[in-house]
Amino acid sequence: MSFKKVRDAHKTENTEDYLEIIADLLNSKGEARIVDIANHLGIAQATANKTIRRLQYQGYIKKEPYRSIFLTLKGQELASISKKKHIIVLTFLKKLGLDSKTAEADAEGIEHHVSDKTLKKMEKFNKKN
Amino acid sequence: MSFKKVRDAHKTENTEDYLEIIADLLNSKGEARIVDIANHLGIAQATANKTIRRLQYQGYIKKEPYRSIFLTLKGQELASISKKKHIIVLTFLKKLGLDSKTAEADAEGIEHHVSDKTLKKMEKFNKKN
DNA sequence: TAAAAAGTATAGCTATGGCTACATTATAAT
DNA sequence: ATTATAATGTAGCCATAGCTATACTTTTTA
Repeated sequence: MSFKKVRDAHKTENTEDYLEIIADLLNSKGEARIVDIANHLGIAQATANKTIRRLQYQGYIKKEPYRSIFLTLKGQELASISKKKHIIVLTFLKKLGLDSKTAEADAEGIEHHVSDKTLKKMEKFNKKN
Repeated sequence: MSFKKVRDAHKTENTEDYLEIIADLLNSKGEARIVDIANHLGIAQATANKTIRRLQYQGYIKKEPYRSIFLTLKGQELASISKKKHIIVLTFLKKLGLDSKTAEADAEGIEHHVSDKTLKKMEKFNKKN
């Protein structure tokens, strides 16, 4: 029953991670390059390249060959939602008493599987603590 | 950095779901059949069949053609760990104030991405509330 | 017991995300 | 300006998890 939802989450999970990273890179460096994404994720550049191609034809990003990456409106929106979720979950885990490193690591995995209802409860908890 | 861990979790995630379901079926019905697993997961029987074949050559289960499924020791151990995690996360989400349905759905996705440290914190929270 | 139904298995397809090896283009350095 | 290096791109491989269609057993039922 719930498993379908989990599978659906998995489909967008990688996409969300990429968009979050791209948004962060655009903010910090002013540009997002494949090599940086690959380094952030700890994967081969060729793998990042392939996924970037997918993100492009799925309409999340725009890029010219050998040039850096930009987010489309669709991409920006998803990046923004992902970022918000990430912060809520991360803060929540820290307030629960976890060290930054563990909180960061777990948030990465958890953020894609948290419903809006649960996010609300986490926010509530964050405010109270 | 943390992304590698998430990817590793994904590799075992499906395996853990299958083993948990098989263990549950063995407990409730006395036997685990492919058709039941497929129904539980909401996937085609052929897909379940294929994964069951993988679980077999990976040493988690034993089965004869057209017969029901049994867990090996290795399979039992992983099923047991998964079950424990599931209960902790599920209880935690309920104590956080979520309804059973949401808690169940989210636990399904979250349980595979929770470190031991976080589980400990959740248990602590569960006892206090 | 023979036929129908249910369950299981297999083949072959798609998409994803890993990888390495190699080709190409851009950028930096000499 | 040419060359070396870095970045990007492409090809081709593997494994996973979905699917449908079809074949084969097993079980049920008439």
